[in-house]
Amino acid sequence: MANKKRTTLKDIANVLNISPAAVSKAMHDDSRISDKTKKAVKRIAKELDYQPNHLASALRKGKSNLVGVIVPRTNSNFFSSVLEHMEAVLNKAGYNIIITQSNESFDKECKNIDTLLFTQVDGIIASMANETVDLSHYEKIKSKGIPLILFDRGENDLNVDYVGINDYDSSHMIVEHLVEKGCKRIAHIGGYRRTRIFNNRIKGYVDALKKNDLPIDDSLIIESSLTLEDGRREMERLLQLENRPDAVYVASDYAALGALQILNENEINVPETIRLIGFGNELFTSLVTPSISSIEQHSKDIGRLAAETFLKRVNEPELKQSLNKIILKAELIVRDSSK
Amino acid sequence: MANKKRTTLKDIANVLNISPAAVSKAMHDDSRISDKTKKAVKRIAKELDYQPNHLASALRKGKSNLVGVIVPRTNSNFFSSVLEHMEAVLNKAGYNIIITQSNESFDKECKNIDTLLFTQVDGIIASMANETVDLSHYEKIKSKGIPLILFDRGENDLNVDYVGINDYDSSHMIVEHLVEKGCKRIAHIGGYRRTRIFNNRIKGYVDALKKNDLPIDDSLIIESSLTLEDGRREMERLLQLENRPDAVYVASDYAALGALQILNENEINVPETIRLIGFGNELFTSLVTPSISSIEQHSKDIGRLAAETFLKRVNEPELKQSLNKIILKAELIVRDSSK
DNA sequence: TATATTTGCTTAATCGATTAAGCAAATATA
DNA sequence: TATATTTGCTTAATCGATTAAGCAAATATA
Repeated sequence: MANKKRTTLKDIANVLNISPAAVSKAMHDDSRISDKTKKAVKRIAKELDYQPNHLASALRKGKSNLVGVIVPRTNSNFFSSVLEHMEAVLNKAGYNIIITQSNESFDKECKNIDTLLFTQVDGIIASMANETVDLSHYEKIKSKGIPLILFDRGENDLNVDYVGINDYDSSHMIVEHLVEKGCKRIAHIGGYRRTRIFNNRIKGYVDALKKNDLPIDDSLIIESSLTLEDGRREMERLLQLENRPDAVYVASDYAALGALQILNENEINVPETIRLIGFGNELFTSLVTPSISSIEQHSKDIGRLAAETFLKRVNEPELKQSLNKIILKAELIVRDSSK
Repeated sequence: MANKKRTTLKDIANVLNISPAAVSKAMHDDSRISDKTKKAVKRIAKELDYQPNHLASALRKGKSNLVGVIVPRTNSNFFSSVLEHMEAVLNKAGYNIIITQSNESFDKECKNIDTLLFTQVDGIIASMANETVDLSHYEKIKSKGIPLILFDRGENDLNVDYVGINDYDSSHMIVEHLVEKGCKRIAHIGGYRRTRIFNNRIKGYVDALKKNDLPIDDSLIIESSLTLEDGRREMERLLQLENRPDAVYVASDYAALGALQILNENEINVPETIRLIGFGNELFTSLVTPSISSIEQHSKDIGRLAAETFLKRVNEPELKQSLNKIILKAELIVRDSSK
């Protein structure tokens, strides 16, 4: 149990009677060190179980090889899959990631940013909390010259790298699909317009209606936080309308599930009477009855691309001027709720 | 965008014409520094937006104030909730956490451990992957003298601190509940006995049957990896038995869901014909039809207690001898599948 | 008044790894 | 053979913060 001291470069140097500087260079295969010395150093390093002191090299090099990640929550298929694939890419490049959760809270998000800056991460990859409107904390990251990459929930105003899906087009796909099925009154339970992605979904929805010569009815367009409870409440409101919708497009699977619960409780046939489509392709959408049609956001690609964008920023600083905005095409998964 | 240099203690020292050592002490409220100097230092620190260089102090103090966490996956209510509450406690104590996922893979788990040791975390809090049998990687952590705390998926052989629920008792609760409902042939789709918690669930199940004078039927006891697919396959096998069970206790919600799908597909009434109980109280258990009875594992408490156990290890090293094993009582949430 | 103690700082070393600068020996080139 | 270049290392400084040791001035005590 005794906490033995770690082996240092100096220990290796002492064994071989050379300087620590030579050992350091040997470990990094410096061309000015002889093969004989390199071999000897590596042999002793292995013998003494040498593990480089990451803190010391990080301090000296001014680089921690840590990347901070902020997600609204890990408890979702989308974010956990993004994290998994992001980590794979970054690990391969020698980076470790520190994952933090904002729990959709603006305060927690600010604290997370402070924490990550304090830990001296080399970059931050984030998806914004629903609550976030004030961007000054993100500006702080930018002003420190630390690479910032946003994914999924981004903000145009911040003017930073971004990876996400095409929300505008996704709304089009959904509306087209519903129109094909004969729907004429399509409601939209959306997020708040101040969040870019939700604004784009609303705009896509409105434009797609126009394109299909369907009237725009403001009573069918709702903004909310998109929790399960919001879905229940707003679906109830829609059912109280004189002229009920024949389809509901919900901008989040959680809210869609709430809506479905209300429809089931009121014994309204889905999809026969009202068709329902969610967003995010969460695991449960395929498990509930009826299963919910939803939009797959390509979490693997988003995770991978966000990581690669960060690596580009770090490894090719000459690209500093340009902005990387990567917009992926989403995929509509049709299930029982809209068949 | 220019990457301005960070403010250092030396910068503050220069402004005030005192030594960096005095500044360091002033920032830490050393009793040998005058109030006047402390105030001046703190004023200038704020003015220059001083942020301590965490790497430097960590190197000097031999302490990173980072805690590594390994979970099989974040994409589950249980683990994400554990993480959230663990983080809250550790943040309050000045620690940040690095979350890693093993994805239930032994190889990934070994890599995670290496990564965390490399990052020089002050401790590791882990829940083991299903695959893990060889414990040498965990022994490595112990041999370095770094505190190791296991939660949920632990191992007796490792002889380290542990926080989890009483799996043995949980099985009793489940069996008692089913017996009360009149069940006579209760099957158990469990995990592998080599994992402590699954072994305990099996033992609890067997002993509870004995206690209620029910016969032990080996064809009703199944070991598996407890994925959704395992649940489907094993439920199908149970249905092919000449003498079908009238209840199935599944040691994981995912496998329970698979079992439920098979029951629904075969139009077997749940709970009338076969009652079903899962384990873990995942979100979806309350969402599917019929909703699945399950065991709530008190993730909040587990997260909090694991963090507190780590803090105890660090702050009270004189306790080094004793072992902390915290076993919580779980709760059975009765839903439609067993009513 | 003479000595002891306390106060408030400074000096210098340290945590390990890295790197610029430099030097002697070996080798290449004219 | 005389000079230039390369090779293979060493020396010393550095990244910032911390801390043991120490010193002078201020204050307390005898």
